[in-house]
Amino acid sequence: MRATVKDVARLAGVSPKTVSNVMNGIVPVSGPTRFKVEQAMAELDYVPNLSARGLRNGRSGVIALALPDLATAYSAEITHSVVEVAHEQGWSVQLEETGSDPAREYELMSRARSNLIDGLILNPVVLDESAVKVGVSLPPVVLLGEVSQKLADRVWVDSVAAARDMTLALGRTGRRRIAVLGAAGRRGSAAAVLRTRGYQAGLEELGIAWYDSLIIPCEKWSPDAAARALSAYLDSNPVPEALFCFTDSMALGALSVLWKRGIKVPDDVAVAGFDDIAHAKYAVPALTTVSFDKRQVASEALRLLTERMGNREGPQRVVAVDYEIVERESTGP
Amino acid sequence: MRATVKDVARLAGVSPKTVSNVMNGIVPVSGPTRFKVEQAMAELDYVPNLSARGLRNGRSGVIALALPDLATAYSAEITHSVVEVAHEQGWSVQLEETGSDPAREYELMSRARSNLIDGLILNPVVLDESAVKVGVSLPPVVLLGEVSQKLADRVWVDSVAAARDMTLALGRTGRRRIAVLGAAGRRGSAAAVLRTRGYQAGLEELGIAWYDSLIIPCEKWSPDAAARALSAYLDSNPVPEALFCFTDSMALGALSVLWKRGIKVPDDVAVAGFDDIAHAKYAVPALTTVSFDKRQVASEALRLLTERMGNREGPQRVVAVDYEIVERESTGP
DNA sequence: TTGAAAGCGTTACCAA
DNA sequence: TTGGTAACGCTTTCAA
Repeated sequence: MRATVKDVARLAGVSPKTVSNVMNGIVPVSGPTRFKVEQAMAELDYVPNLSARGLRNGRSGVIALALPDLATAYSAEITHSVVEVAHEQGWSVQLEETGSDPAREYELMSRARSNLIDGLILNPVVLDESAVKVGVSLPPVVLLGEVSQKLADRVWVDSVAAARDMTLALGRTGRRRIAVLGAAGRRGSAAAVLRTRGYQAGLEELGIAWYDSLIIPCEKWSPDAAARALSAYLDSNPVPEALFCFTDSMALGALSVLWKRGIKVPDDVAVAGFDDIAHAKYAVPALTTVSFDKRQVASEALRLLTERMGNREGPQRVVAVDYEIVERESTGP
Repeated sequence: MRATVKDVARLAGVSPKTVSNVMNGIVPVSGPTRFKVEQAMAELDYVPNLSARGLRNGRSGVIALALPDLATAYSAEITHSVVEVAHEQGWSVQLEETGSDPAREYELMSRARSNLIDGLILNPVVLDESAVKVGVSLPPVVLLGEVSQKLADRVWVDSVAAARDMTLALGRTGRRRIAVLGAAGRRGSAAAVLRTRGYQAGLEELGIAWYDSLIIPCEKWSPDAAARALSAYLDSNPVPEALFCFTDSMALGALSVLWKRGIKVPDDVAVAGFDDIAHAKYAVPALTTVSFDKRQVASEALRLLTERMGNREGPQRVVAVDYEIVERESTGP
């Protein structure tokens, strides 16, 4: 049987409250008393029961992080940063996968109300604010990414500006026929829509016309799907002069396809990505991409979340994290 | 204020116990009563308090997954599988990062006793059984990977056999000077030691002598570290005929270095990895590697863990998950 | 099948 | 500075 505060109190010859005071260190405790209690805790190998503490305090010290697909390198880097920053601030992180399933996204927002979670960092894909029942009290939520939602704070990289800048960078190398991989077709994810919009803005600034034939849709943003989509495209279209992939994962799939077909990068086609995952720098050739600090994303998200826990009523806030176009070999010397 | 069982009971005109019975569905409840209760729950937007339930039941429904470095693609794939399988079985997953820090590994094993976690899946790097205090009651723990430990069940891929088989596969392509990247120097991780041992066994079987000059140590198993280590090596050594990298991440870093130096893969040197991460198939050239089913790793780990929760006393069990050498372009046609 | 009451381990209030 | 006591929300005996 595990020792409880009562056991510690009994052994130390004090009251449970005093033991609690020693642990939490807010109410002052005299030196000798503290010593007795600490010795008793050590002797009994006392470990506090977090369920009881959570019940009593109304806070569990746990936040949830929910991402659409945990298997991607991008998810790994975000997860790493969130867990690291959260740990520094004394939070534990519960991980959830939404599979870009709207039902799962809503379910999480309500499950968070089960009081095992004090807040939620959610990277939604489809979350539609109209579908969130008004009147239902939501837990503190911070959104990650492009999906906008009146009810929650948000941290993102300005996808429109970044995609425009990348398009401009590609144009600056003299390429005109710039294709995009992962673009929003009839309807796509918010990220696809915004990055496509940025691409369009970039084209306009370059004075290049928009051609539907340079828009390559891609269902999933994975290397597999990207490789299939690009292969199918190249079977019936000429090679574009540049290829802007909406994620690095897709770009890696694309590089593989191009290499297998003997299409030289960057000589025949320049390739760019988005996210600057760890492997981008070691792609063959090294991948030009939109880079941003994942740790900053994590710490801003956590800051918004904890502030929101303190003040549920304040106005919605949106934080844009800085990005940078990193030009590597894949877009030419 | 959030509704509790009492509120639901009052509105439905029943006792709290009946509400509990409706929720848990073990004790039978009459149709009309159940209906009344369900209606009351819906009306009050009732969500059970998991802290209270956890306190009462002594189980939280949460398991922890602890990995050395969450930022890697390998971690992402394991995490994805564990979260998926756990979710199917009704578990939540709390994520922890150990940074291959022994102190953190021990801390986790005791923190798990804080009753917010019913069990722990831990991928240790250095965990030394001699350092685990005897007599301290550990939570149910399943180890992931090569580190062996008498006190806990374990799931792994037989690294010795897999590394031997990979070495044989490389030898079969006619290459004799087979280097390894990530090898255990004076002292290394268990994974490094076992894979090096497998490599040695493979060499013996091939009738190839061991040369220290073909052992390339690498501090961290990341593409960065691998690129640096290989670059330094190539500055003062001839190009080997084959390069067996102890993870795919390292292999991707290696491919990049080789490409930058104009060393052709697989013509000048064959390259192989370990783990078969999603990007391996799309490396340039596609990477030969040791492949295994991450989902199977996850489900075996969860099976052992839940069985261990039921029976804390049974004998230690070790499950080896099948692997397969997948030969792709990086080791020749 | 349902109800009343006790108790899980912790912390906060109020007294001393 | 310290101690007693109540309460957090749930489930589970035991009785009806």
